[in-house]
Amino acid sequence: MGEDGPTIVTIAERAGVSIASVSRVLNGQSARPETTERVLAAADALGYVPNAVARSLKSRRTNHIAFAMADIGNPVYLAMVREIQQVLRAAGYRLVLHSTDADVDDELEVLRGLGQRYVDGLILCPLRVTSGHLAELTRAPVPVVVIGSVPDGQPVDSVRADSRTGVSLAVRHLYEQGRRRIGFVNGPVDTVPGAARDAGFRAALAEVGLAYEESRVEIGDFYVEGGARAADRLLARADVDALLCANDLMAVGALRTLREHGRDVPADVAVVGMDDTDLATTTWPPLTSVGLGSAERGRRAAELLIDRITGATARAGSPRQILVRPRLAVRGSSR
Amino acid sequence: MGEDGPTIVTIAERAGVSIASVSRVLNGQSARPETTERVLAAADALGYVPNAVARSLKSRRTNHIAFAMADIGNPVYLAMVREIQQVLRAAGYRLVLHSTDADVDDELEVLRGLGQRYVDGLILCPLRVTSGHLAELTRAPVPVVVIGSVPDGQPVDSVRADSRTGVSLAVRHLYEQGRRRIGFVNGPVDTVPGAARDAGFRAALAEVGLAYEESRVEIGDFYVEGGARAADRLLARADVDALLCANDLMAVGALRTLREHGRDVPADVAVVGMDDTDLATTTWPPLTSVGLGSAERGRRAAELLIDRITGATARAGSPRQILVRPRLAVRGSSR
DNA sequence: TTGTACGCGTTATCAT
DNA sequence: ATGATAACGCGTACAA
Repeated sequence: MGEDGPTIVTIAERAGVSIASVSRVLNGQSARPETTERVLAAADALGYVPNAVARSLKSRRTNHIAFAMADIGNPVYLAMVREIQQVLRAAGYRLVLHSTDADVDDELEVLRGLGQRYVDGLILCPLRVTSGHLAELTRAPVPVVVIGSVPDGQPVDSVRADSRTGVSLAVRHLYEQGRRRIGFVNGPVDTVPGAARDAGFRAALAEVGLAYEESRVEIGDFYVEGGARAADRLLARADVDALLCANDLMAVGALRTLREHGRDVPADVAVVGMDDTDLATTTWPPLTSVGLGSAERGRRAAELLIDRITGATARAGSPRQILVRPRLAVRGSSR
Repeated sequence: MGEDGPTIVTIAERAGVSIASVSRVLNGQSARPETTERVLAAADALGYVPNAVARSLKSRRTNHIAFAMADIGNPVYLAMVREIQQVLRAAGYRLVLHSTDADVDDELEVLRGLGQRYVDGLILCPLRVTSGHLAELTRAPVPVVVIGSVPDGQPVDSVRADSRTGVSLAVRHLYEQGRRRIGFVNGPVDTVPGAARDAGFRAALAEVGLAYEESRVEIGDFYVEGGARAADRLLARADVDALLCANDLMAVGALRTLREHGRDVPADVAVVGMDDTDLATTTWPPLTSVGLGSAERGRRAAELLIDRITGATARAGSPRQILVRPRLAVRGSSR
C-alpha cells in the first residue's frame, strides 16, 4: 500500500531536476545529454507509466474514437468495424468498440458517457432512434456520426443504407426466378431497419404486381433462433415458394427450418438474406443476399467523423447525409 | 468558434454561486432549494455535459474495463464478451472492446495505451505471448487478467483452456466412431493455441495407438478461407476418414471444401471443430465441436479482475491460474 | 538549457 | 448551506 505509481514529480525528485525537464525529456524534446540520461534512468527504475487521463485533460484529446453497435455478434457490424478501423488507424486514432445489446438505455448511456470526453468522436449505429437519442446527439460535446436514419433537420452527419431499394432488388430477383408466393421474415417493425424493410417489401410487391398477404409475413428478432422460429410459424400456415429474410442471421435460421421441414432450397423454396455478410458464403446452399454496403457505410462514416474532428469541416457546419447503394449477390439459395 | 463547452465555472457564473455549490448540486448533495434550482437551470440552459476525463483525474477511476482480443470476427470471443459484459455490468463497470487484428505490436500498444489509466482494468486474450507482453504486464498500472497461457511465475492472473485434453476428447471420439485416418487442420504453431493443439494432437494419437503422419497435418490461419484451402491441400495428398480442425471457423471452411470434393460428411469424412461456437449449429450437417469453455473463461476472468480492482484480493497478491475443462458436443458431422 | 508557475475541469476539505 | 482553495498529473508559457 502507499505504492501509488510514480509521476513526473517522483522522477524529478529522483533525477534531481524539475518536472519541466522530465516532461521535456519524456516527450523527446532537446535537453542536455546528462539530464536526458538521468531522467530516463529514473523513469525506468521507477517503472514510470504516463497517465493518459491527465494528459488528455491538458491536451483535450484522447486519440480514441468509439463505435457503438447493437450487438457484436451480428456479422453485419464486422464489415463496418474493419473499414472503420482502417480509416481511423490511418488518421492516427484508435478504435474502441461498444456493444449495447440493442438496449436503448444502454445506448443512451454510451452516448452520454462516451461523449464525455473519453473519446474524440463517436460512430453510432442504433437500432432505434428515440427522442432521447436526438436530445443527446445535439448536446454531445464531441462529433458524432450516425450509421442509420436520422430525421431530417437534425444537426448530425449520417450514413444510411437504402434498404427499401435493397428489398426491391430481392423481390424483383425472386419474381424473375418465377416465384409468386414470396414470404417475408422481418425483424421488429419498431426498429429502424425493420420499419424500412417492411415499407420496402410492400412497395416492392406492388412494383411487380403481387398482392401483400398478411399470412406470408412473420416477425423474428434479427437472430438465428428467432429467424428459425419465425420461419417455422410461417411455413405452418402459408404455402410459399420463396422466403425473404430481413438479415442473414435470420436467413440462416430459415435455412435450418426449411431443411427440418424437408423442403429443398432452392427447388421448393428460394431463400434470400440481407446484409451479404461473411455468413452468406458459409451456408449450404450459399445464400443469396442483398448487400447494403456495410463496409462502405463504415468507411464513409469514419471519413465524415475524421473530417469533423480535424476541423476540415467546421464542427457546426451543416449536416451531411450519405446514402449507400445496395447490391444483390445471387448465390445458390435462389437459382 | 470559441464556443468551448460549458464547465462548472460557466455554470457558477451564470447561477451566481460558487463552483463548489455547482459540484454539490450536480452530484445530488443537499443544498438550498433555490440554489439547486438556479444551478440546474443554468446547467440545462448551457447544455452542460460533465467532463469525465477531469473527473477521472480526480477520482482515479474511469468505471471502464477493456477486453482486447485478436479479432472480433471470431465467434469464440463472442461468448467471452457476453459473459464478461454481464459480470462487469453487475459490478457497475462498462466494457470497451479492442480488436487488435492479431497484430502483436497493436496488442502491445493497447496494453500500454489502455493501461495508462483510460480503464480501471484489462482483460487480454492474446494469440501470442511475447517477452514484450510480459514486460508490459508487470509494469501495467492497472490490474490485468490474461485469458490464455502465461509462463509460470509471471505475476498475473490467468484463465486458460485445457486444449490438450480438448484435442484428446475429439480424437478419442473419432477413434470410437471407427476412424483411423484422422487428418488435422491446425492454426500456426507459433501461436499459443496452435502450439497447444499440436502437442495435444500428437499426444492424443499416441493415447489411442495411432501413428502421427506428417501428410495428414496441414496449417491454416484460424479463418474460414484459410481452413478451406488447408483442407484442400490436405485432401489432395492424403486419404483421411476424419478431419479435426483447430477451430470452428476453419471447420466451416473444411466442410465447404469437402462438399466441393464430393465427399459426404460424415459418411466419407467426419469433421470436428473446436470452440463450440454458435457457428456449430448453423452448418449442415451441424458441427461436432470441442467446447473449450469460452463462456466460462470469460466469466472467470472478469471475476478475477473485479476481485483485484475492488481490492478483495490485494493488488500484489500472488497470481492465480484457473484451468477450464473442455467438453465435447457431438453433432451430425461425426455420427 | 533549465526551473517556476499556471491551467486543464473536477472533487473534496476546510472555514465561514 | 456556502465559498475559497487545494489537489489530481501533465504540458508549457515565461523567466532566469
